Amino acid sequence: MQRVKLVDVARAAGVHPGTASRALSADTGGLVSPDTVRRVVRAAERLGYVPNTVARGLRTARSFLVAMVVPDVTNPLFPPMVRGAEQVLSQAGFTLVLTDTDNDAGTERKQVQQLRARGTDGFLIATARWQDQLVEELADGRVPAVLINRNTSSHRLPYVGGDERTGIAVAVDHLVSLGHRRIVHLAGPQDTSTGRERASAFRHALRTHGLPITRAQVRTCDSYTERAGAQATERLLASDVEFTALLAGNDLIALGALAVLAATGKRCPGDVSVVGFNDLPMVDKLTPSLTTVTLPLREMGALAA
Amino acid sequence: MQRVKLVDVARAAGVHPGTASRALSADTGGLVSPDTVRRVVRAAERLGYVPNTVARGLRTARSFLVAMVVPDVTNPLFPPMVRGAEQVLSQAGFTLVLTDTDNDAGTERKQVQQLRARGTDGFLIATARWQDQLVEELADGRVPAVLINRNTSSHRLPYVGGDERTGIAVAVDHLVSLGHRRIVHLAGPQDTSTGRERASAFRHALRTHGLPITRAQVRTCDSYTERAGAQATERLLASDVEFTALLAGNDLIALGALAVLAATGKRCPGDVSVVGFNDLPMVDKLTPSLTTVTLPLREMGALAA
DNA sequence: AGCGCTGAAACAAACGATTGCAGTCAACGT
DNA sequence: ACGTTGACTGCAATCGTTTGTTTCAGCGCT
Repeated sequence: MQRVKLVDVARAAGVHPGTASRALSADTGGLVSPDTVRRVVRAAERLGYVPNTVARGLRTARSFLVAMVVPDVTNPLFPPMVRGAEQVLSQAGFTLVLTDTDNDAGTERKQVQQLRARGTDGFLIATARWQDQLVEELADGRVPAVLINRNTSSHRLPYVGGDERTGIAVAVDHLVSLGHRRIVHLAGPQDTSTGRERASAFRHALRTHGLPITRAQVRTCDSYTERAGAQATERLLASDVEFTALLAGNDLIALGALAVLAATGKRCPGDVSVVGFNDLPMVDKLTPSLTTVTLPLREMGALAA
Repeated sequence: MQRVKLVDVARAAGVHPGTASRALSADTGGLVSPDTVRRVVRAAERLGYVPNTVARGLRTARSFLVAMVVPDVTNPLFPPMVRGAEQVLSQAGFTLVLTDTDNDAGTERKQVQQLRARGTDGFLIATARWQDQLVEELADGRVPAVLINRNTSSHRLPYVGGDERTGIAVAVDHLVSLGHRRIVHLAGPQDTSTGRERASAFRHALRTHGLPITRAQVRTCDSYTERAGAQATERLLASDVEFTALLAGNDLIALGALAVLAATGKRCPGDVSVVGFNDLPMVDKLTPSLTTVTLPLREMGALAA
């Protein structure tokens, strides 16, 4: 702990602690004479006073803590978001608490509970499932929460995300302009809004181009991982579906697909074109895709509200 | 806030709040009769009591908060550390606070101050410079702190890091076994322990192999970034130093070097061999290197102490 | 001169949990 | 039968701020 407290400052300035408190707070500063304010402020500086956030939090029921819940920090998609959020938050005097749920609903629940006990002032949820019990509970509660990157079916919480539809549309346009006619979508998990949205956008884009769609042309991966992407690709190859291009639900899935294709002797840009999604670092060999980096900035607006 | 508090539980169980407190805490549980404990615990469960961490923190001067300070979450080196730390911490009932200093000493200072005001129970510092004012202050303070990944010259705080020396040695062995004789080291910034240590290890390794060393063979980059790596490589090419292999201070520097080499027409594994350091994801094209992933686990030990 | 009013500062009660201290009561030994 | 012990539990202070409610002095007005 730091040692100097409000009482010390007050004594040094020759005023009552309560008065000192008001003098130091910007919005209650008007209640005390300019002269006293000056005296208190000077004393505070001289003593190196740093208000005790815990005590303040107890009294005001605010913690100036905002939690961000991500499935896995190791996934390169999240660090930029975390970074953006952190900058905005610390600017506004908040502290960012990061929790990695390890893609586990149980852990997530525990963490969030823990954080609520702490009096967390707000939540940024990047782990939302399409049907998400926990999110519903948060929506019921009185703590502000914002969904980021993934939405839920209920739409009860504000949501910040990229424009999946035009992202996918651009990708499909690109492939079509390269002459591809038989495109397969390696969709992300359908219990996430991104997976659903992108799959739906894919179908729509094909229709727009007048291309036929069959059920078999959308293969669902059960997670956004290389492994899942690889498995889906293996199944795809084992089937009799013909294709000249793959549009992956995200870059990790794309990487998994590339690995399998390489292993089975297919040439990457030659025999089959692969397009990813998310613009992970160091994926210059893949065709360009949508960026998610702008999200954290927008999230500020949501947070302010 | 959650509504049920200790008083409610106490009332429901028909005991005094103080007693309820003791009954619920594991180590004071012995002071109260087993029967009462049961009654209180049951009441707490029934009411869904969650202790208010803020209030507890005020009284006990502990926050169960541990802060991790990193220069840039976006750097793939850190997320695994964050992840490892977070798991250990939340296991132990602590909450991880992440702060990204954006490589700026000023921000770092502000953040740390902020966190101390919060009564943070411990710090994990991944931003240490070789000569680091802030670290010294932390060492002077009474809050436990552990350095991770980077050490300081003073060695006053416990440090957790990888074994740079043998890592570099292995890399040099590898290059030498490939027949390389003229190896250049693109060293990391010399105000970090990793940069210094690796450079020193490099010199030592060359000596071990009986290879000559000149000053010009260690080029210092002023940061661990692609840009710095690129610049150093350009300077290297502009000089008259001959070389057949590059050992980069980390993978980002290596990437920068690769880019420049490619731009100037040099073939990557053909004309010049490049070795990185840190095992970033998706760098399969580079020769294998040391992994930093084991750090967070060890850090648990440091933390426990 | 008396009255009300206003601006400024002091007072004290919270916020919710922990904990040293004191009190109660039964059991027990002599 | 009485003092003593010891096991429980109640009491109240405390952590450091914030904030609603006095208190008070000075001032203008009639």
